[in-house]
Formats: sequence, structure tokens, C-alpha cells
Amino acid sequence: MAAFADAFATISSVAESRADYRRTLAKVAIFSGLTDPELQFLAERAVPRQFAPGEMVFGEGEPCAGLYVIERGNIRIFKSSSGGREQVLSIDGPGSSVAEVPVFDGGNYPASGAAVDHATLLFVGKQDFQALCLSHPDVALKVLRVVGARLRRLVGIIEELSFATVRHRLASFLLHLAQREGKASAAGMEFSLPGTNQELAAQLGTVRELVSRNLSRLQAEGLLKLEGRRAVILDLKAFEAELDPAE
Amino acid sequence: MAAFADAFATISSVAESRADYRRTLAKVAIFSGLTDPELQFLAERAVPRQFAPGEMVFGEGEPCAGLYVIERGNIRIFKSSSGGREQVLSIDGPGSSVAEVPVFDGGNYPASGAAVDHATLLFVGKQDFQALCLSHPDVALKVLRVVGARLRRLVGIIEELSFATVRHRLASFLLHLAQREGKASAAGMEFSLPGTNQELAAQLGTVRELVSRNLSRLQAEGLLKLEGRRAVILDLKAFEAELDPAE
DNA sequence: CCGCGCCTATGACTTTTGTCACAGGGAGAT
DNA sequence: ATCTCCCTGTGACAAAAGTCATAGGCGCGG
Repeated sequence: MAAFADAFATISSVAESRADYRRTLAKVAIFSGLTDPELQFLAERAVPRQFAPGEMVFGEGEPCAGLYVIERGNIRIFKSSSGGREQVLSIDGPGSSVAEVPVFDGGNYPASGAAVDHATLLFVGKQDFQALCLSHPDVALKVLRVVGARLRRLVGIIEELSFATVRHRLASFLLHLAQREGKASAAGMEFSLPGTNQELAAQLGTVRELVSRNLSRLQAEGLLKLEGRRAVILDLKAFEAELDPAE
Repeated sequence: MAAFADAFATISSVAESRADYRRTLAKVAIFSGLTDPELQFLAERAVPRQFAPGEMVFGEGEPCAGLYVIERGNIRIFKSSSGGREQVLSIDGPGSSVAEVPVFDGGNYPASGAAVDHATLLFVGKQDFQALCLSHPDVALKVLRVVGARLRRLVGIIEELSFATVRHRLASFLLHLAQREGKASAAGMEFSLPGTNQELAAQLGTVRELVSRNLSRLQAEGLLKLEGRRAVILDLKAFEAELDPAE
């Protein structure tokens, strides 16, 4: 009886999950516009996977079996050097897909992926996805749009690494952050720094110490105020001026 | 009579060009596998354009009207900084296509393109190409493969800029060059440096002087021999060893 | 042949970046 | 509480990157 109840619960939770998956998939850019049966087709084949904070989703150089759709949490895509440094390429949140590229060119993962926080992903097999693209040409076009956006971001990173100083990159990062998630307070735009200085450094392509130093310097110059992980941009204009000269 | 002869010559040369275009298009990765009528469709709509060495094909930020297929010559895709520096993203030769990405995401060109030498391109309009992708899903998949390769290259550039020194990048560049176009001579792999030091610097993401200095240094250390624009890698192993430690 | 323009090579210097070492702070576990 | 552990902040230093100025080479047109 207990066994029966367990089995029933499992079946019903599976059915429920599938419906959840379908809802999750429907929200993803590359699958928007698909009909319910098509989503159902994918949902039935999707494999859910849970990740703890910091856990690897895939490693650079590994052969690619399929792509992931983010249901919950955030995934950090990064390169790591033999010296132990990391360079973040992107951080993607719920509704994004990850690793579309290697699915198509047949190569290995060009970079590693790890969960930032506790994350739930749906894995979609390579063959299923390719089949979908062949039967639904507009899906391929949507993937191209998404990959295009990714490519633009990478070009942006190259531009910054090649032309801009760490100070510059930091200022630019903070400004974007403030614009996206900052709240206007009496003093200026207020927001909180994401993650540790180490993680910030990985996104800017530098090391912990330089982030710390440059934050201090911006504060000493009166452009920024820091209180723990809360930051306030005091002089928005000066901050923006920081971006013009050398970019 | 002369007018008639001219007109005839023009007509016949146009017909001939279209056949040429079709042959050119057939060699391009993203169009491989298309049938003759399909190629013909594109060839009839393709617009040929000639470029002098150094001439701009498109500029960063301009709206994108379509993509280019390279018939002859080489195109350099690059970003430029306000300080006058340039960062080369890729150099593509005959049989490659350029600017596929902005065709799909509808955005502007993310970087500039200029002819390296005297170049002949075929311009394919956005709408024609999108229509083709919708009617031939495998074309979209091929585009995805090409774009994927491009993305991988960009990730490689980021990795080098972020983790490797100029010396490192230069050594790596020379090694690749030697492997691709070098001839094994008595002393070692011989090849010629492409373009000026300035152009080399743009590909490595640095400035003229550092290229010059590092070349000298490699020579002083006995790894490399230079005679004008001819270079010989004397110690292949030492050169390869140069790549391991910090990458 | 000479002068001009463009390229290379190189020394001297500045700025930026990165490394190492160490002190202190705060959160959580025992 | 006190002890870890991990994070931050910083000074001192080393290495790399970039700037500026200058000298010299090479090819080309007048």
C-alpha cells in the first residue's frame, strides 16, 4: 500500500513536472512561437538536472551532448587559465539557453559552465534539437538571433580587454549595474555589488586586488560610496565621463 | 554599330558574370548543398562589389543590409578604439562569408570590415537570404556552424587577451603561421610575416613597438631568425614550450 | 641622384597590471 | 566566546604594456 502510494505520487509528480517543463521551455527565446504539441515533444525528452552553487555543469573541451535551458538560478560561462585565473564570458539566468553553439558545429564545449547559485536546468539532447530545427526553420533563425547576441557580447569583451584599463572596465560595469538594478536614492544610484571581488575580477578580466584598489580609488575620488557590498554612485556624470576618453 | 557591339558585349558579360557568381556561391560553406536553381536564384540577386586595398566594406554601427561572400581577396574584420588603435577579429578569404550575424539579429554591424588587398565581393540582400533560410532549413544550420566557428575564434581571442602576454601571443601567432604556410628548410620552418608590424600588432591586440621589440627578443634568444619580412623558426621545441607555461 | 614617405628598431620613461605578503573583519561552527 | 575560514584592503615590489622621441633603412617618383 505504501509502495502503491509512492508509485502514484511519483507518476503524478512526473506528469506534473512535464507540464512544468513545457511552461519553462515556452518562456525560452529560441522556443517562443512553438505550438503546444511541439513543446510537449521537447518536454517529454528534456532531462531535469539540479546543481549546487559552484557546481560544474560542463567543462571546457568536453564533448557536447546537448544544450541546457535554465529554469531557475544562474549559470556562469567562463574560461580558466592554467594559472588559476578565470575570465567570465557571460552569466545567464532563467529563460536563457546555454551551449547552443557546440550542438550545431559538433565541436566540444568552448568554455566551462558552472552554477552560480542553486540552479535547475533542463537538458535537451542534441538530436532532438537538431530535428526540431530541421522541421521548424524559424527555430533555427531564433537560435541564430540568440547566438548573434552572444557574439556581440564577446566582441564587446574583446573591445574592453584590448582598449580599456581595469579602472575603465570597472566603471563601465558599475554603471551598467546601476542602470539595470540600481535604485535612485537621495545621494545617487544605489545598488549592491554582485558576488565577491574575486568574482567581479573574473568578469572584468583581472585579479582581486585590482578590483579592490580601483573601488577604493573611485571612492577616494568621490565618485562612489561603499558600505560593505552596497554601493552608491555619487556623481553620475563624472562616472559617465570616465567612459568617453579612452573608449 | 559600335553601340550595338557594346550592348552585346555587356549583355554577354552579364550572363557570364551570373554563371561566375553561381560558381562562387557554390564554393561557400553556407551554400554548399544547394541545387543549381537555388544557387541561380541567389546569383541573380547578388550584387558584385569591388574594393581597393584598405577600402572600407562596412563600418561598425552601420545598419546591415545583407551579407557578403568573398570571391577574391581578403577582408579584415576589426574594432577600432577612439585612441586610434585597432583590434582585428578575423581575416577572411575567398569562399568565406562575412557579416552573417547582423543579418539575423537585425542589429547593426558589430565591427568594421575593410579589404586587405584588392577584393571582389558578392553582396546578398538580407531578405533574399532570410527567405532562403526559411525554405531551406539546412542552410540555417550551416550558417549556425559557421557562426559557431566564429564564436570559438572570438573566445580564443578573449582567452589570449585575458591570460597571455604579448610575447606569448606573438609566439603563438608565429607558430600557427609556420604550421599553416611555412616551408621546412635546413634551419627550420620558414615563412614570411604578413603585412606590417602595425597590422600584426592589431591582430595581437597591442602596439607596433611591442611587436618589434618582441620579435627582436625572440631573435636575440636564438628562437627565431629574421631577414626583412622573412622569418625562420630555429628552435621549434623551444617555441612550443613558450606556449605551455602561462596558457 | 635626391628627397619624401613609410616602415622598422630601439632607448628612456611612465603607467598599468600583476604578485606576494600580511593585517584585519565578519559569519558560522564547535 | 573563541576558533576557523574566507573575504577585504593595502603596502611593497616586479613585470609587462604602452608612450614618446629619434635614428636609420628601403623604395619610389621626380
